[in-house]
Amino acid sequence: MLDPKLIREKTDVVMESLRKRGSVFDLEKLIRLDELRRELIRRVEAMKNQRNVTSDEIARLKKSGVEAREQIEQLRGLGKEIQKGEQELKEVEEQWEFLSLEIPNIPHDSVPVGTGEEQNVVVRTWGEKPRPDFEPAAHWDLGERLGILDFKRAAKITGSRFTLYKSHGALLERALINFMLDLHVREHGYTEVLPPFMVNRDSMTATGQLPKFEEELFKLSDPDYFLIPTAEVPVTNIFRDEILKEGDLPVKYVAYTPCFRKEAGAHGKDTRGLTRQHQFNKVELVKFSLPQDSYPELESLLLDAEDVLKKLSIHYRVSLLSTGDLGFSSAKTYDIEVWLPGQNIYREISSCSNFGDFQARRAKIRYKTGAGKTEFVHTLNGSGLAVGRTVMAVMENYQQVDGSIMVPEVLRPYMYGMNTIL
RNA sequence: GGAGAGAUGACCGAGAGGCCGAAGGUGCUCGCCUGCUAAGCGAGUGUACGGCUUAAACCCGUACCGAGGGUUCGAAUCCCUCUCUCUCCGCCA
Repeated sequence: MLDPKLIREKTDVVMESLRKRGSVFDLEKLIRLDELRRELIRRVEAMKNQRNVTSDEIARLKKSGVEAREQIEQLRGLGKEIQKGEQELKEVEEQWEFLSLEIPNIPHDSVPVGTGEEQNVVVRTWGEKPRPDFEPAAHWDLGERLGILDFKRAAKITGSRFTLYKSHGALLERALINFMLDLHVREHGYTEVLPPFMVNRDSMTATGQLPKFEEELFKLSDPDYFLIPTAEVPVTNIFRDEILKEGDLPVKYVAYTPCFRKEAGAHGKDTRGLTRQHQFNKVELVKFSLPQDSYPELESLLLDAEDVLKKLSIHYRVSLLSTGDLGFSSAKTYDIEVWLPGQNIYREISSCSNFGDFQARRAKIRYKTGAGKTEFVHTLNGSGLAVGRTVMAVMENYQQVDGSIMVPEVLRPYMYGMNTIL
C-alpha cells in the first residue's frame, strides 16, 4: 500500500511509477474515491460533533436536576442520520481501500526501467561454468536413475508437480535445509523461527498476496486459511499491528518452511523435474529494518543468500530486475540465478527484495523513533535458498561420468560423512 | 468436544451508562540531584483519520478499551454473535 497522502499530493510520481511498471491501474478512479471519502467523513463528523455537544448539555442539565426533553427530542432523529451517513461512508471506504490495495509499490531509483526480464541487468557472476568431458544429464534423469527422485509415484499419490524424494535424495534435501539454517544462524546472525504453514486472510493481505493474487494460492475452505506460498508471509506477519522499539532494529529471521503454489499461469511450463512444484521447501531470510538502512540491508541479505552457493562452490550470477519484471510489492529485487549444466541454463534460485514501507503499511508494523515519532519499518526478504532448486543444482553440477553424484564438502557432515551418492 | 474465566494504551493493571482517552504502576524522553556501574525527585509520554497549514509543528474535530452488530439522547461500561487466550474434564499425534 502507498501513502494516501503521497497519492493525493504527488500524483505525478505515482503515475510515473505505474508507467515504468507497465501497469494499467486506474489512478483517477482512486483519487475520485478519496475525495468522495473525505467529503463524507467531514459530513458525518460534523453530525457526530453536534451529537456530542448536545449530549454533554443533557448530562449537565440532568445533573442539576433539570429535565432535558427538548434536547433529547432534538437528537432523536440525528442518530439515524448519522447511521445513514456512516453506511454510505463505509461503502465508499471499502471501494477505496480495495483499490488502494491493488496499486503496486514504487520502484527505487536504482532500478533499471524496462518492459520485462530482457532489461534485467546482470550485476555480477561468481565462479565459472564447469566443463565436464561428458554430456551432463538433467537432474530428473539422474534422480530416476539413482532412485532418489520419483516423479511417477508422486503423481499417483497426489498429481503433477509433486515429487517423492527417496533415500539419499531425501537425505540431501534435509542436509541442505540444515546446512542453510546453520549457516545463516551461526555465521550471518539470523534468529531461527519455525512459523505456521497456513495463515489467515489478514496475513496474506498484509504481505501483498491478497487481494490480487488469490488464484495463485491453495486455499482451505473450512476455516478461511491459505497454505503459505513462501515463509515471507508468516514471518513478516510476526510483527503485524505492533510498534517496535528503534533499538530492536534490525530484526533478522531465518525460517525453513514448505511452500505451496498453484502455478496457475505456468501451464505446460517447466513440467519436468524439480523446477516448478506445487510444494517445495525453502529457507527464507526476512529482515525488519530502519527506513534509512534498508538498502544497505538488502545488499547484505543478498550476500548472505549468495554465501550458500559459494560454500557449495556452484557457479551463479546475480541480476537486478527491471521495472517490468519487478514483483508487485517490491521496490527493488535481485535474483540469484544458478548454473544448471544438465539443462544448459541459468535458473532463479533466490529472489531478494526490499519492500520499503509497502508491506509495513499494510501490516501496520511500526517503530518508535528516539524523538517519539511512530514510523513504518522497512521489510526485506530473500530466499536463502530454494531447497529443491538447490538439490537440482547440486545434482547437475556434481554429477560424474558414471551418473553418480559427489557430495559437496560442506554437506558431508550432514550426510553421515558420505562423499558420493551412487 | 464439554464446563468455566478472561481480552483495556509500548507493557502490567484499575474501571462496571454521561465528570473516561481512560486511575495507578513499569518502560521511555527531558530536567534536577547525587556521583559511580545504581538510586532519588519533578515534568512529559497512545494511535488513526479529517480539517487548518506552502509543508510541518501547534491547534480544532472524529473514532478507537479483542472484532462485528444492537439498546440508548449518550456505552470501555448493558444485550447478542464471532475470534482469540487461560483453567478443568474428555479425546488424541
